[in-house]
Amino acid sequence: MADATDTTDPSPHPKSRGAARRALRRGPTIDDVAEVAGVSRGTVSRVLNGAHYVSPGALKAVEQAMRTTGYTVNQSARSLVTKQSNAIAFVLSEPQERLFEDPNFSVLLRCCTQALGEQDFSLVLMLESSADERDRVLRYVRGGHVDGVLLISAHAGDPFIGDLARGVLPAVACGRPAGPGIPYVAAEDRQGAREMTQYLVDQGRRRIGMIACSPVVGGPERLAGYRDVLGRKALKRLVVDAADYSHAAGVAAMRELLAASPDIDAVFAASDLLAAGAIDELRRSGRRVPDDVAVGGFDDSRIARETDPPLTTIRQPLEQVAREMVDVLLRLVRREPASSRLLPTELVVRASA
Amino acid sequence: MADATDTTDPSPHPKSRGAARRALRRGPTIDDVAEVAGVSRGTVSRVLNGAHYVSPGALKAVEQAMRTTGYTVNQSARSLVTKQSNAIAFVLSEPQERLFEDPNFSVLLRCCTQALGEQDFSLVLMLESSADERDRVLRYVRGGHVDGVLLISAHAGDPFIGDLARGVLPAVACGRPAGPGIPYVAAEDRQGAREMTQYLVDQGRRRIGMIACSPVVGGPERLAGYRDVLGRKALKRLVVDAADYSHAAGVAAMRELLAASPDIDAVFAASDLLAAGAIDELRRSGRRVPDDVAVGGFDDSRIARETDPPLTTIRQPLEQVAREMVDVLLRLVRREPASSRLLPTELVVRASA
DNA sequence: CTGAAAGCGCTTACAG
DNA sequence: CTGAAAGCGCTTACAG
Repeated sequence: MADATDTTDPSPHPKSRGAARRALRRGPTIDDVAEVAGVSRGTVSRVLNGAHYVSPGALKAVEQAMRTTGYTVNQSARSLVTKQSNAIAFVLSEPQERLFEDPNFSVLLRCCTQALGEQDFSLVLMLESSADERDRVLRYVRGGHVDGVLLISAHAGDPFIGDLARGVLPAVACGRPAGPGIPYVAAEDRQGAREMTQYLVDQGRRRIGMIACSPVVGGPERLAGYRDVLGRKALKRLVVDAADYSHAAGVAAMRELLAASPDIDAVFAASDLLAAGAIDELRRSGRRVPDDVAVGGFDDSRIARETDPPLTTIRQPLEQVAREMVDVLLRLVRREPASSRLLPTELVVRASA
Repeated sequence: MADATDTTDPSPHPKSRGAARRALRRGPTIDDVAEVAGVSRGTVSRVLNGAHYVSPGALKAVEQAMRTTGYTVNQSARSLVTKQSNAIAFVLSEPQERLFEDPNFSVLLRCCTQALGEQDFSLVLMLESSADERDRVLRYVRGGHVDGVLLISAHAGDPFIGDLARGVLPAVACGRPAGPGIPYVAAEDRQGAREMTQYLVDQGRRRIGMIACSPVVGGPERLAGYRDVLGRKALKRLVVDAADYSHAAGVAAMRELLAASPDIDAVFAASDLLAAGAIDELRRSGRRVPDDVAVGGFDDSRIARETDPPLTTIRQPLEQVAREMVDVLLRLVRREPASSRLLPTELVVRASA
């Protein structure tokens, strides 16, 4: 009645469902597997979900049948009953262009995708800059499409965070967010900044400037670490606050610093990208790095190896940050307890300082 | 019987479904909306799907009810019957670290996400390097989780492409893939390369080298464009083939070129990242850019503005490539005809040549 | 234009 | 350990 190439099912008889369905576009169903294995679909389902309470014989038959039919579970049907999607939203807020151009972000995205994949979760990427997009994200997240949210934002204090904190869904942020209530994973920014500053001091540098970036997540902590070491000695005119972690901002900040303190002999930039801009500007001003001015960065991102000279910086264990974010989030999804984590940094000495 | 805080439904009576369900975790359903609006759920569904064959009165009532209940459609239930997921897989093959560090890739990912979002499609990011991951991707894609695939690969000739070409799902590739059968969107690489080479010639350069990159998508075309202009004059020792589009490869290639042809007075690199590496190596060798050696890149990615001096390059309209990829794919998903597209490039003159 | 009914493919108590 | 049954929330012919 229904041959292999016929995609319509003219038969209303419930008994011929299996055969007819096999002819449809979306491969075999659990019923087909059950039929082939000679068991009920309940048993197949049990095999699918951990094989508890299944006899060895049935297990073998079902596994064999799954292979011969090429069965693959229909996630929509499963989600409909379990109310779990096995998907996670990776939400980027605010100025995405900026975020996307940050090498750190790429690492985060790649490692989260990978860690999630290993647990059979998929990552759906969502942007959230315009009001429209924000709405869409909120609807999506609330609509049960995902089981949890990974929150990546450059700026602290995103309003979206508040909505999530209200307990709609499990969420974890990258970096300490402004609002409380959301667990986060971050590097020990303050301690790392202290270490770099101390290193510059130990190298005999006397006038150590800082290119800070307080509007960005992690920025305030890095500035605090610098002040921890230099205390009163950190004159106001030695610190300039960049608007973001970009190369251009680094160039501008360095120019400002040089104008205010031409006798500066070291500068600690709150990110590698900022440091790269600073190096370019220093060279343009006729100064040698590190001979005249030492430059320290923060992140140890890819570009730390591409500056000329290569950058002395503080390594942030971003791969680990990503893995831990996924770990915390998945625990929360499983209703297990989990809380914020702080990861240690490490000084990496190269040629710039 | 079931109060607002009670999440179990002790009532087996079908008539009390609405009230009990409203107390469950996943918000209101189509039945709740129907009840509030005083219509059948079929009517609500029709409103959801374009509001055809719905009277103005019913429409108004349903819209109102959706608002008061805060209704949001359950995509799993919908997918189960429509067999559409409204999701697209963005699949990255092979060496992801490399791809992720490419600024071009970020643009592509960002713009695809955005274009997809505007059509209410979501993007799920998938990596495909290990055999395990490849399996996972294949299962996922075949399992009906997504309606189509955006294929991004550095290397041409990925085996995965073959599987897709076999008609499992609509797919479109970025850049001309090795295998036929998959539509693609790409920049006019060859023409762009011709333009750059001709520009260098017009600037009076005599010994124009090339840092090619034939293993990478787009690479062969760019080399061909260079040869189109220089023909026989392009001596073998003026061309070196880099392994990938990385900064490190650019440094290495430039060193090689300099060793073979110390009198070189221009170099065309097949990507901006390669060009950035070349500039660093030229400076290290004591040569001035562009005075001694002019350098041209390809892409006009972010880093073209960050090199010192800023890079003269060929602009690839990547935002448009992304949008067109999404357009082609979505047409295919809707079973509309669509085929490959080639987008024009543009010479951008800055200071390096 | 609208309602009642069937069905999408799965999971999960409930009996046995 | 296993089967039969109910139900997840939606869409889609089918009558009216």
